[in-house]
Amino acid sequence: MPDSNVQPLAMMLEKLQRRSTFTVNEAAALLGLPFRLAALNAASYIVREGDDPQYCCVILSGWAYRHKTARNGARQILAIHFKSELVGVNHGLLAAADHSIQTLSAADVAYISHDALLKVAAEFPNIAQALWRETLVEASVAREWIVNVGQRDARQRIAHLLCELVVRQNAGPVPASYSIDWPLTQEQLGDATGLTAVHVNRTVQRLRATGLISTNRRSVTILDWPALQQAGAFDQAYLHLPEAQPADMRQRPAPV
Amino acid sequence: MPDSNVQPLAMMLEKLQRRSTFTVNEAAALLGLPFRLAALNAASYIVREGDDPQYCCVILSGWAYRHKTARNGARQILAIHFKSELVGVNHGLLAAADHSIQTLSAADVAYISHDALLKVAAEFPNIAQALWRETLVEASVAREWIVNVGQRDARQRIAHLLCELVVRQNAGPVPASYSIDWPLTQEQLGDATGLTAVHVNRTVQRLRATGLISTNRRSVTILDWPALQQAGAFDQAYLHLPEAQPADMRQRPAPV
DNA sequence: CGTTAATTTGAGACCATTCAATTTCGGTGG
DNA sequence: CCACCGAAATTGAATGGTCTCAAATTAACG
Repeated sequence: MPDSNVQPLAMMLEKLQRRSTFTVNEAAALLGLPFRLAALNAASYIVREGDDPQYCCVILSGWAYRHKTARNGARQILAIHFKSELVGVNHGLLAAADHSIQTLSAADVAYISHDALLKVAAEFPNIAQALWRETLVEASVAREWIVNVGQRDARQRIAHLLCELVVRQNAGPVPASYSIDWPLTQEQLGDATGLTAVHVNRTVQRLRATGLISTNRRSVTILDWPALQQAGAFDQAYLHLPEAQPADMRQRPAPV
Repeated sequence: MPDSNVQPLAMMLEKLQRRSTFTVNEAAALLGLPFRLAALNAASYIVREGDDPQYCCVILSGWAYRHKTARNGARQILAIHFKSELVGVNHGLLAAADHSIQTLSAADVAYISHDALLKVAAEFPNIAQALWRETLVEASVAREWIVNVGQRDARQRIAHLLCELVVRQNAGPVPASYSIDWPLTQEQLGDATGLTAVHVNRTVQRLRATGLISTNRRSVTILDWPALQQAGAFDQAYLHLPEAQPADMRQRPAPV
């Protein structure tokens, strides 16, 4: 179990505060939500498509992803989530889950019942608005994913996804040379970008060969952040992060 | 101007009531929202990407669509909206619009200021929840679009989109032989499905040749609804409509 | 009835897929 | 600590769906 011993929901609050402001009472109400901790193995289901779960969940450590399986068995990954994010709220206001949520790596989570969350939201309109706002951002990200699979070629798609994950993991500017843990297999990367694992492999090789990134089985290192952003036609506006530091990030020189 | 002379917002309320229930006071508050009517030509912008509009808008007649332009100039259509739908609410809680909203045909709309809408939402938590729920459905639809462009071939993509629009336009079951006005050009249909106009053309021809639909410049007729659903691997669960009448729809025989 | 946008057609090129086999890496047990 | 195992990554070659680039035809509108 991670730093969650202190106050598991504190990191959730902090993340919400990037886009919303709360009074002391509101913050206390959020931190006071009842929760149940769980340590999940990799590939554990948090929500299964078709279910009607009674809880949502904060990711305390590890990665999770949303996905949906088409009739022909093809799987499409719809979003990727990590530490501090609250997932599955959507299923509180809608009957049947329209997609699955599953861990990508081993993960610690805190389950919160929809009842409790909606009660707090009803009591504090500003909290309801903050949660609504997060939903709007999720929708914005989903739209960008439509653009990604609909309009970009393999190289752009992969570069764009990499950029999104790097920016979302960094509150501040992206350091010149930056490594992130990377629990996605190339097959999963293909499921997220609408490509086959084989083609993902060849495309990642090209990204490496051109010096944009380096990879190993468990991590990805960004070697040329400006070039990667350009390769992915990446513009972080759709993430609706508070202070955009694009200038900051772009001016950082590539590492030697 | 359409039947809006009586009460333009009534059809919006009715649509919201498909997924939410309101007290008399809440309904009155929604109907009492101040609005400004406008008659828009085809291809008029309601919201432009990057703007920070102060209003959202109810479509009283006609079609509208959301879209985004990638760096290379390629346009991706993200959603299609028609009569009774409230669009652009997202821009009330987020600073800069992350996509554009534009009319597809001539349209009558009622503008509602975000201020007024958010005030009503703050006063009536149940209204806030209803609007939040609609946002969740929009996100669900966006996710299905990711699946559409990410996992399906041209024939499936087009059939699926057709199915979605047909179901969303019909509150109840889809009649055996059913025509809808169709303001989308094949180029726009391509922008919505991530295909070129040329390939859309060839694919639509195949759908016609196999007897699933017939088309002319301004309308589409569904000739074999069960077959069209199958061709698109369509399952309406993601639309989160109240009473699913899939059985009803599937049992209807194809017209002679 | 002319003008313009939209649809349609053809042929060639290309990006991505498929299928299959091989290699590498990381974890595991002895 | 090393050999082994299985999953993941990598490679090759052939196929195919979709794109590109024109050019021709059709339908809608004033």
